[in-house]
Amino acid sequence: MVEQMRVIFMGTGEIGVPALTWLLDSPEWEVVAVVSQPDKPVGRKQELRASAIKQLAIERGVPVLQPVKMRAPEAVAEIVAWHAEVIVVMAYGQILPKAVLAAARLACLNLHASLLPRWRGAAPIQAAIEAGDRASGVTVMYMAEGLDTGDILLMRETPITDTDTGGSLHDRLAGVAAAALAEALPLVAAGRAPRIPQDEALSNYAPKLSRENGLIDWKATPAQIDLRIRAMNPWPAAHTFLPTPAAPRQLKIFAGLPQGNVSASPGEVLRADGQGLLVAAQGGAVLLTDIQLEGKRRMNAGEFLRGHPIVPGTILG
RNA sequence: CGCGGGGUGGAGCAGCCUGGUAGCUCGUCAGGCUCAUAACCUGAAGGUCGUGGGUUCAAAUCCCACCCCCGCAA
Repeated sequence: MVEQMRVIFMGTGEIGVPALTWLLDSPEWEVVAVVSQPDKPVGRKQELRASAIKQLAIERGVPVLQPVKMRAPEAVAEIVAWHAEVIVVMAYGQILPKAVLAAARLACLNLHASLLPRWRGAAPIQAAIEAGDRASGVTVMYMAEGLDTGDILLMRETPITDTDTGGSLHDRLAGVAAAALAEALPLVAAGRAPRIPQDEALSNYAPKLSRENGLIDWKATPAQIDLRIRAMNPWPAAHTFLPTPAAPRQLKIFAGLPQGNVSASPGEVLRADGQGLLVAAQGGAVLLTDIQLEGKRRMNAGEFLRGHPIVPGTILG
């Protein structure tokens, strides 16, 4: 029996679950510890909930560390004490101090959900869709001090389709990440892993999203609006505002179909029927089919209109 | 006690403030009409108004408690 290589997995987001699962199932690697962000109050009732990563680790009987600040000397010391060969990080949510990057004997690797150097940063998946990229993927890289600037070990691509959403691409990339990790680790173990510097000239950033990033600009083209709707689905969700006698109410939009030549004021409702809500944009219109009014549940446009009639001529935005 | 919206036939909503026979848009079923349509016309079935208590001659509506759902706050 070959001795197992010791690995520490650091992650918080669900996107890392398949990769961690692969590690846990791998006979060559022993996950000695899992590091995840402290449990945070979540949901309407502000109940404390453990991350999916932490839950998985507990199920498999792996020790879990949840330092509030990775920079703290005690946290670093704890990591070092595990004497890991490799540290794997995916969607952890904290910047790691240099001492942690150096704590693994062979490599400290990051799995990033984009084809680096394109889309460094916090929201690469949404950014790739909204920009109209034809492909995305997962990059396995050596962690460096900068944000997603380390040398590349390998990349695995997946095409972005016309119907992909932030959610669907996220789920697909989670699987790609596990596969990429499975290819990368044997190379690392054998000391044959490539190390390719990133081309700074091609790099760009995908900043952390806030709710405002989902606001639809009806002066954009239907195609641009469609990209934004799909990129932001399911979070933070594209939205506009529906005027009401009281105050404008937020209307989230989860799906829409871009339409051709129409000429009307941006945001004007041109038609509202069982097919959806047809809203004018720049040089065309978008047929909204899957929407959610503030305070209500998500429903298709036909259902929505039965209870909330909207007359053509209404201006959204 | 983080802030807010809501629970009314199968779906989405109105009615509640100013108690007095349960309403709208759909769906379903039956029939009719059209070359045709997300069509149109006629008729029908289908509701303990979230639960429990209270006030009242009378409660979907007012009061109290509880349960559940949802939006914001990653």
